[in-house]
Amino acid sequence: MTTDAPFQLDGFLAFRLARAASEVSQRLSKAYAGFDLDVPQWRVLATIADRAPVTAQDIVASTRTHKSTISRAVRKLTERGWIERVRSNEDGRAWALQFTSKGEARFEELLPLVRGFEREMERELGREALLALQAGLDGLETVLDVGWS
Amino acid sequence: MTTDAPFQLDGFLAFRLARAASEVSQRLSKAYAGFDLDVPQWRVLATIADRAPVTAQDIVASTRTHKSTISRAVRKLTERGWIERVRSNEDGRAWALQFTSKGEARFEELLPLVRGFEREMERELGREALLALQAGLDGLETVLDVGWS
DNA sequence: TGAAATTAGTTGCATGTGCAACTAGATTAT
DNA sequence: ATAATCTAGTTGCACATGCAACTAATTTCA
Repeated sequence: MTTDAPFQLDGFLAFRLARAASEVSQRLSKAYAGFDLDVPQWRVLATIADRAPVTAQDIVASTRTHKSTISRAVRKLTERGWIERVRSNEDGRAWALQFTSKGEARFEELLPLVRGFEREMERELGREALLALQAGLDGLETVLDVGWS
Repeated sequence: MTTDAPFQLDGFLAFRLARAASEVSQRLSKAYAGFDLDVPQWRVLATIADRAPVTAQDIVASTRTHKSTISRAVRKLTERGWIERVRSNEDGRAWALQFTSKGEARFEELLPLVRGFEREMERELGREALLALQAGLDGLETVLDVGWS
């Protein structure tokens, strides 16, 4: 480059976020390798675990994942017998999603692994960096209006 | 869920990072819409701008993007006449990548838009959250060993 | 009420990605 | 020197994703 300071990809927030997110996500996926879950499926399960019964639309809204992606994740989990769908009483277009007993059992095997990963990452980060990261994400979520459902 | 505290996807670092990164990245892409660039192409350009001549392997290492993805981004940019490839003198397998004059001109149109986006995001975040986010990312990059090339 | 607009969810299509296998050049070790 | 190993980059393949168009159910409003 000639004009201005040389552009430093490494100092660029969007890039740092993307790289960190992809690295963390890749490592996390190793924690639940063997369960044959992809990220959207994991998000569906976690949302159901948090506040079943939910609709696909609820999951779309709270995870900001595209509705076609959620739709396909729901289909796979239904086919695998982890979750079941019941037509919503309030809205005949929507489906209420909840675990089957098999799905709940699998999720409870899975959860400690994921929690372990999170705790280990927090431990490695150390208290100070963890608090900074959380505060930074709080601010970012406010700016992006991507927050607490 | 029955055992343990309910799982809160919203409090989970890997998820918060992924969601924030994808949202920021999507907004940024609007800043350079019209240049018809995808993320890998942007990374190639930014790395070349920062320290040309570079090889594809340099870009792979510093951006942590898969080599096939970088290979295809390099091909597209070459076909579009933004960059050119010259066989490296030191290593006959590698190509030295650099801007064409057209590519350099385009990048210099592009750069202010991207810088503007970054500044605007930093302004909206505010000094305190920005510093926190940067400190958090510093820590995370150290833990992930994904740092300063 | 009933027509128009909205919303939940699905699916075909085009595109992007990672993986693994491959080519060709470089390096290492005997 | 030369065989074995390693590395840079490319490409076929399988798969995941976003978009847009679609169906069906709901809401709005005149």
